[in-house]
Parts: sequence; structure tokens; C-alpha cells
Amino acid sequence: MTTHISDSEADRLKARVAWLYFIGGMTQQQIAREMGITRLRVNRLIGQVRTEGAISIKLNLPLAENVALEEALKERFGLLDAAVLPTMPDYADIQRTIGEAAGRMLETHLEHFKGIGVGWGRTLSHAGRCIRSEHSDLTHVVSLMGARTRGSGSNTIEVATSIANVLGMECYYLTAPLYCRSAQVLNALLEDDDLALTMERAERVEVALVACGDLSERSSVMQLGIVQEMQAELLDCGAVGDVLGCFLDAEGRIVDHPLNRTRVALSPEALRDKPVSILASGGRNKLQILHASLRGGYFNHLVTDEETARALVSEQDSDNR
Amino acid sequence: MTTHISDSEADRLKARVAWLYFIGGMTQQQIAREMGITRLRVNRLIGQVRTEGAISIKLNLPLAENVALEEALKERFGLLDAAVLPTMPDYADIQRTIGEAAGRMLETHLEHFKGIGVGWGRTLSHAGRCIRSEHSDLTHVVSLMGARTRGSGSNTIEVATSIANVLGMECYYLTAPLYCRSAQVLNALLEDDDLALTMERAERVEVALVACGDLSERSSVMQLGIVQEMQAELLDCGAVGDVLGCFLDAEGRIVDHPLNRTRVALSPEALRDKPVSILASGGRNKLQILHASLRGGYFNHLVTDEETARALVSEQDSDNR
DNA sequence: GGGCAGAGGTTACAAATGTCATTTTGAATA
DNA sequence: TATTCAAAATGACATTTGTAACCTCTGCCC
Repeated sequence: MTTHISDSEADRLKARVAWLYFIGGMTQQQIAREMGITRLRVNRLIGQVRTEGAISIKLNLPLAENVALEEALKERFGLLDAAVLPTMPDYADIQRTIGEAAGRMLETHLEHFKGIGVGWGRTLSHAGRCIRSEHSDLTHVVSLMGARTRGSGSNTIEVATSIANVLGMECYYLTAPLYCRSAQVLNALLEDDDLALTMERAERVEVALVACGDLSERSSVMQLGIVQEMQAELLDCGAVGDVLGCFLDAEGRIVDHPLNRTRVALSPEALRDKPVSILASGGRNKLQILHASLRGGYFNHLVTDEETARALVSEQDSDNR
Repeated sequence: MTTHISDSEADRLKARVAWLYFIGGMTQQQIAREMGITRLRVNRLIGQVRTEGAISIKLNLPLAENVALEEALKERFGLLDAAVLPTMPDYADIQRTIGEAAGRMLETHLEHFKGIGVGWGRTLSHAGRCIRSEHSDLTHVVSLMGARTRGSGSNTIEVATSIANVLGMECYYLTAPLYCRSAQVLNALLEDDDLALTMERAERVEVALVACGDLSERSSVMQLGIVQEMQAELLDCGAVGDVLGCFLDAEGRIVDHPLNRTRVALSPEALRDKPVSILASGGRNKLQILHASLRGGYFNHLVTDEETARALVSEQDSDNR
């Protein structure tokens, strides 16, 4: 059987082989037999088509897009893992789904590490729900930050407790306000041995589950009178939100503000050394602080919603220095 | 490692696996390792996605569409093979490319059969160009129809000769006009032993390469004075064109007209028994007669152009009886 | 509490696929 | 005509994929 080397003929062959293989679902051997050529040649032609990029595969699964976003986020912000959830119409549902997913993500790391540190916020308050206790080589849960005096379901104390409960672990709290009135008060507090010990524990946890907050009225941090008073000031400093009560600017840098200096909480910078630091947050209003937190490189895991994820990956980095 | 049976979680898993496999190009084993599940499960998930039809593959090759058309034509008209060529802007080029492709298609069957029968027409006049002689177990080429007295390059005599030449085969001609003036003349002609023998040869060829013609001024058959005279009459009979000089109606039936009865040529119906009967024709004006010829079931191979092919497969069959 | 259904794991195996080194072939060129 | 080069065929082989038989666990229904 002769074969002519006319270009168009070669193209026809290639197209036919590709069609039969990808659309027709035939096997390379079948195609070879049917067209009277070697399987190897079929194989090579298909290889060509593949490398030419002449073939585009589309997944019609609703969540396929999200997987693409997850990969993009990992790539973009150097993350070890990312989870992107469908954006629910109701903000409360966004928080719930993200919290639950964060719980599941946390769970996958329980096997390998001992101590877990947690932050606060409505999002994290849902994390406990989705964790199953099974691996009991864990030891404890630590709150990574000072707490509000008033319980609300999303207080770091409550978040830590709920996770400790489902896992059957001990729980440690930073029994202090998140912000002290002055450096003196802060120093005095830290002389308390118990508190210092817990702080030390917080430093040592290997897994951190943290949210971030914006500077709107709704945000957890704004419920604190001391922060409310300083909202304008914070904005002036360039702050776009907080991580563990620490205010960051759009670049993810810790802003120079008194509140940041009298804070009783783990520093975001300490998160950089954690084997697992999960940032769980979503919704349109969190976009700025999320972006900042990621640019700051404080986290290596992210849980967010689809719309926010899309915005995060499409946003240009302004630091083209 | 636990896995939760939440639907959305299962969907996420499926989407992720599918994405990594189809878009990410990872191997099933890699995916399994990375996601901490069995390869088998990955395989099953991918199988699910496949059967769900959630995956659509698109070929960006220019000719891929044509392959799809070829398959559709085969399916639609019960053909063994079909070739669809890009529609060239110039009609002459359409004829040339179709003729050349028909030659190549013919060639693939040379190995297995002895005698080749050919028709006429500008399209077929290009067929010889693309045939290489190699398999010399062939014996002869036969013209399947009476001929014009005047050579034009596309006369059946010339078509047969050119093919016989490249193949180094003997050539037989039906040395008679395509249409006789009367049944008497026809009968008288057929008393010629040589002619009858050639006719017999024509009946026996196993491979036929034939074109079809419409009833426009340009068509080969219209070059014959006797046909020109009867154009109106033919149209009245419902004729839409001819195959081997035999006029067919839109359904592909042989119309009842004197010309069809005094014709010196193989009957289209004889083509039905040929192992290989190739219809080579294209261009907008050939659509009707092409469709008719195919519906008549005279051919098991087709060579045409893309645009015509599209029209052929999309055209509704009116016989929903 | 016992049995059931079903998802998922384990093992094993056959088929399909990708790759390699080597030979053959065809066509172009000197 | 001889030479040379590239495409394609060949045969051998490792990897990947699909499939089956069989087992285990879990939630569920009675």
C-alpha cells in the first residue's frame, strides 16, 4: 500500500486518525488496521496532534472550573493546597461552606501533626462540624489570639473549644483581651506564666487554621470598641483588614499602628514557618485582605469561594519591581 | 484517611480527578497518589465522567470537521467509505481535488480487484494523476458508457485511457454514442460482437469510478445535442441529473424517458452489485443529483466537497413513509 | 441485633499506549 | 547511477489503563 506525501493528504490522515481516536473512541490498533497503517504511526500522529495543542478538552462538570481555579491559586500564591467552593448567593452560606471545607482540609493533616492553632470568626465556627475524630495521636488545640469577653459563637474560644471537642483533645486559651490599652499592660500580662506558656504553645503548633477580616462594620474585629474608635486611623495607615487581629496593608505588610503593637496573639509572620497554615475566608468584601494575606506569604493553604478565587487569580500584581 | 460521603464532596473529588487527568495530563497513578486514594478509584471516577458524557473533546484541526462529515455520510447513506474535501472557492478546483481524491480512493482497491470501470466528466479526468501503478495483478480498464465523438479531456474514452496508462493496463471502450436515435439503432449496435463483449466486460468489472451530472448547460451530458433538445422534457419527467447518462429523479429512481431506453451504457442498477462503486462529484449544483444517486443506493463510496457534504447530511429525507 | 446493599479496597491480569533502537523504503541530490 | 537523508515500518519493551473476581467496611432497614 503506497502513501503519498502530499501535505493535504497527510493532514487528512492526521485529522482522520485524531477524529477516530478522540471522537470516535476507537483504539489505536483498530484505527491502524482500518486505515492500513502501523499502530506506531497512529500513535505518532496522535502525539503530534496532542503537542500541537490542536485538541481541547472541556469538562462539563460544574466543579471543574473550580479545580482549575484551585490549581491557579496554588501556582499564583505558592500554596500547597487550595479549595474553591461554589459561591452561594447568601453570604452566611459562603461562610458556612468555606468553614466546613476548611474543617475537612484541616482533618487531612491531623495524622501527621500534634498541635492545632485556631483563630476566630464566623467562618471558622463552622469548621468543627465537618471533622471526624479518629486519629488520636493529636494532643491539643490552642487559640492563637486573645479573645473577646463576650461569646458569640465565633469567638476564638468557642472555635477552639468546638474543634477540641470533636477531636477529644485538650484545649488552651490565650486568656487575655486581643488588644491591650498600652504596652505596659501588655508586658504586665505576659509576665503571667500560664499566659506565656500558652503563647509558647501557640508558637509551636504545626497546624494553623485562620480566617481574615476586613474593616467593615460587620467584621469581628470591628465589634471591639477599641478598634471601632480607630477605624479611620487604621485606614489612614493603609490597613485593609486583619489576620489574627494584626492589621495588614494591601501588600500584606504589617502596618505600623499602635493596635498592632499591643496585640496579644500569634504574629502572622509566625505562620510562615508552620507546615500547615490554612487561610479560610471568602466573599466579595474579603477580597482585599485575602489578597494581602496571600501576598504576605503567611499561608500555604487556602479555602475560599469561586467568585473570590476568580478575582484573586485575575488580579494584577502591582509590584512589578 | 477517612472520606466523607457528602455528595458535594464526592463531586469535588470527581471534578478534581477529571481535571487533573484530562486537563492536567497527569497519570491515574499520580493522581491516586497525590489524592491519597486508589488508582482503581481514580479509574472508576474517570470512567463515570466518561459515561456521563461530561467530557467534550474538540479538535482544532481544520480537517477534523470533514472527518465527522465523512462518518456522517457513511452512516446516512450506508457507504463503505467517504472522502470529504475542503470546498475550494473555484469550481474547477473543487472538481480537481475531488477527482484526485477519487483516484487515491480507487487506488486503495486496486490490490483486490481486476477490472475497473469508469464513467466520464471533468471531475474524473483528474483521477489518473493521483494513481501510482504498482500492483500489476490488474487486468483492464473499461469505459462504462458510450462516448462523445469529440474529445474534450473529460470524455469517457480519455478518462479510461489515462487511468489505463498510469496503471499499464489494457483499455476497452464502448465504441458507440451514448444515446441512440431509436431502439432499432440500439439493437442493431448491440449485435456487434465486440461491442457486446465490452458491454459484458463492463457488467463484470468489480470497481466502478463514476461521476454524476446535473441538467445545467455546463454539464457534460448537455453538450450532447440530443439531450439539449430534450432538456425541458427531462425536467418534466422529474429528472434532476444523470449517472452514466441515465437520468434519475430526486428519489434516485430511473425516470421513464426515451433517452434512458436508448442509452448505451451500464445501468446504474448494475453498480449496486459492485464491491466498489465510487461516486465522485461535488459543488453546489450537483447537490440534487448527488442526493438522488445516493438515495438510489447505487454507490458504496463517495468523494465530495465539504459544503456539499454538509448539505447532504443535513438534508431531510422526505420519504418518511 | 442481623442481614443487606453498595462503595471502596486488594489483587491479578489483559489490553492499550508510549518509547526505544533498528531496519527498510522512497525520494531527492550530486 | 550512486549517495544520502528522512519518513515510516518493525519488533521489543515498560508503562498505563481497563476490567474482573473477590473482600471489607459502613450505613441502613427490618
